[in-house]
Amino acid sequence: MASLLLRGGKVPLRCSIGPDDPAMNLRDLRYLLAVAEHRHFGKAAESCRVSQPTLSVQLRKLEEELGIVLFERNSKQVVPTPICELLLSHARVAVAEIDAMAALARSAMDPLRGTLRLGIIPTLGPYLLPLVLAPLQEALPDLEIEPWEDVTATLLERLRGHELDAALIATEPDGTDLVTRPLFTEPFLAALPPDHPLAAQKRIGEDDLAPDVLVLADGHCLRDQALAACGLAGPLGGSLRAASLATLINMVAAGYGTTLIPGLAAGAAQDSGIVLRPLRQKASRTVRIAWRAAFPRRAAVEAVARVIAERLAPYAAAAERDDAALDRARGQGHLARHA
Amino acid sequence: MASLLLRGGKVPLRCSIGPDDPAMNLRDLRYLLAVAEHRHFGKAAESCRVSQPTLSVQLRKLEEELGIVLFERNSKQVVPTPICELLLSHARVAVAEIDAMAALARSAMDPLRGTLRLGIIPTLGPYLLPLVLAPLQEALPDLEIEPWEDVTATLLERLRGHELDAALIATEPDGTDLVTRPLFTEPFLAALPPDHPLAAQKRIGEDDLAPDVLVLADGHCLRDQALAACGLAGPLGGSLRAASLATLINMVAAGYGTTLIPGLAAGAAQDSGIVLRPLRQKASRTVRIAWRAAFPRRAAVEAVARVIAERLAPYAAAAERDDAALDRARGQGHLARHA
DNA sequence: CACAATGATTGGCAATGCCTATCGTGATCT
DNA sequence: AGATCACGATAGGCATTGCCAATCATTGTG
Repeated sequence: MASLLLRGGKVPLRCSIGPDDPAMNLRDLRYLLAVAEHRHFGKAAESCRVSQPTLSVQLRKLEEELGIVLFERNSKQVVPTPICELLLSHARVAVAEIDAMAALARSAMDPLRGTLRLGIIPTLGPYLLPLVLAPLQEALPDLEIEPWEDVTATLLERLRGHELDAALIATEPDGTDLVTRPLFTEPFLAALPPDHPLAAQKRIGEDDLAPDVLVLADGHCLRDQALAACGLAGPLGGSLRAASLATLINMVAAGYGTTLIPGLAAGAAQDSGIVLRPLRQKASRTVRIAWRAAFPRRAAVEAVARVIAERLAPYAAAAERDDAALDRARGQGHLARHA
Repeated sequence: MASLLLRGGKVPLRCSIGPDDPAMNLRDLRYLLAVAEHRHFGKAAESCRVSQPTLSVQLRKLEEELGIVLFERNSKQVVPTPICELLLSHARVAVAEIDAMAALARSAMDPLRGTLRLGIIPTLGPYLLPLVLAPLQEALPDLEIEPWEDVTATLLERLRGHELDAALIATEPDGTDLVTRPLFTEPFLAALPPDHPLAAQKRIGEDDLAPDVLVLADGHCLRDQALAACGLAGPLGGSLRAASLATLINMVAAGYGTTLIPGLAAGAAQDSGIVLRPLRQKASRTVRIAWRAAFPRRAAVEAVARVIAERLAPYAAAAERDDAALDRARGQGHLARHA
């Protein structure tokens, strides 16, 4: 008990608890099982890759810790006591569980393995996911992407609450707990009914859309971005508030007004028979991937980010080309590009 | 790797196995569970009775061992990763099993607790057990006696095979692996049909029984002891071989012959209406308790032995008294006592 | 900006675990 | 019977581990 006073400070905490301190190292359990299996200290030691004295000593220690005799040693045989037999079944379960843990950990050790819960905003999901899921599957065969579609605020909430691992959004989140990486920039396009007066123009001025622009319901970032691009603080009195981009497009097709749609949705929009035109001031949004700064599988997020960015690169290049061609056709050269 | 060569002898064995050596101390699992439960290193450390740095370091070590991140540390919260959640359920089971082991061991630590498998020979069991089971139950309330009745050879075999913990026998077993302790000495009595010529004598000479002595079947030690007492090497031609002492007594009662019965069976014998007489040369057998020399619960065996010996002491004293009274009645004094 | 809270780091020390070498005791073989 | 073998126990030495106190670094708060 003199050791209690060896240190200057407080009495070590662990001395304040009861006398029962079953250290019960896991290693000892393996030794126990080995001896029970082989009924021979030497063979058991060999199977545990330790020397026989080590196993002898550790087993004796275990017996002293437990306060019971585990094996009856005899010059010709080593037999587990009945109590030991009872303990063995528990030990087997415990060791199996721990082996299962190790196996699980080993299989999960690769950050590019497992499930990645990926949030995505609704104005992006239906158009981006079909493009990138197959390449992701190919590039990261062991990574299962679990998409979750919701508006930005909800995604960020779930991200912060560890219900998502990453999210594809089109805004910069507040706070330092989340970090982002831009993936690609998506131009907005003017969407017009075929018989709209502006439909005759090759290129539409953002402000010209303001009078009859239709926007999404609250919560969609696209709503705010579209309004901002048109120079509006809020929707005009009679503006409709569509619940989804598909609805919005159908509204436009039906002649209720105009709108801005993100470039990736162009295909779907054109199918509905509306007219799409580039914007004069090249309003756009940047899609980013966001994750918690502390998220341990950063490598998985970055791999996903890389695949998406690569997959989207041709689209971005094509957009540039089309844009440039359009510019040249109008004889405006590069000046407008950087307005 | 230089450490491989530090020692003179062989390369340490444990270096020859694979690189995966998940030490995975049980302590670490408790730390893991504590942090997962409290979601706070300080509180978890307190609940584990260790300092916070210790827990921090050990947990980091565990993470490195497993190759995965177990918790996402954040300035305001500590959240288990999804992989960790999977591991936790396994860890909980493992720790519970080990706690169960410790509890089992603790409850079994008292050698006077649990089950004692006690063999007993058939010529003793039916007469001794009713006398001693109640006192044993009272003296050793936590010890459950599990009696097993069989002939000596079988008992010893089962004892050596760890199927019995101790045995009550009336011979000295061979070999050094078993040890015995004498409990009491039981006189033999002559058992005669009431109309037998010898029935008139107060005391019977052992040799006089030889002509028509009946004995038990092979394997019963009483058979050999009875024959020896009567000076016979084997049974006479017409001798019956009864399967049990009760049968033997009934044989005698029916007039088929005489026999020797052990003192404790006197009560049962008298009920069947036969005549019992003390023997002139005081043939007797000593009942012993036998157990494996290496049996760890020697204390339990000795406690049982003590209780039985004490319980039998009055009988032995009474036998001595009766004997002495008989001697005095015959005017032989003490001389015959030590013949 | 000082302060409190919290997890990470550091340095030193005792305990643990392992090894080799040796011993003690039965069993086995000339 | 004496030598030898098999096997578990013990002893001494050494590297590793685990723990603690003290301190640092970061972040949120009055």
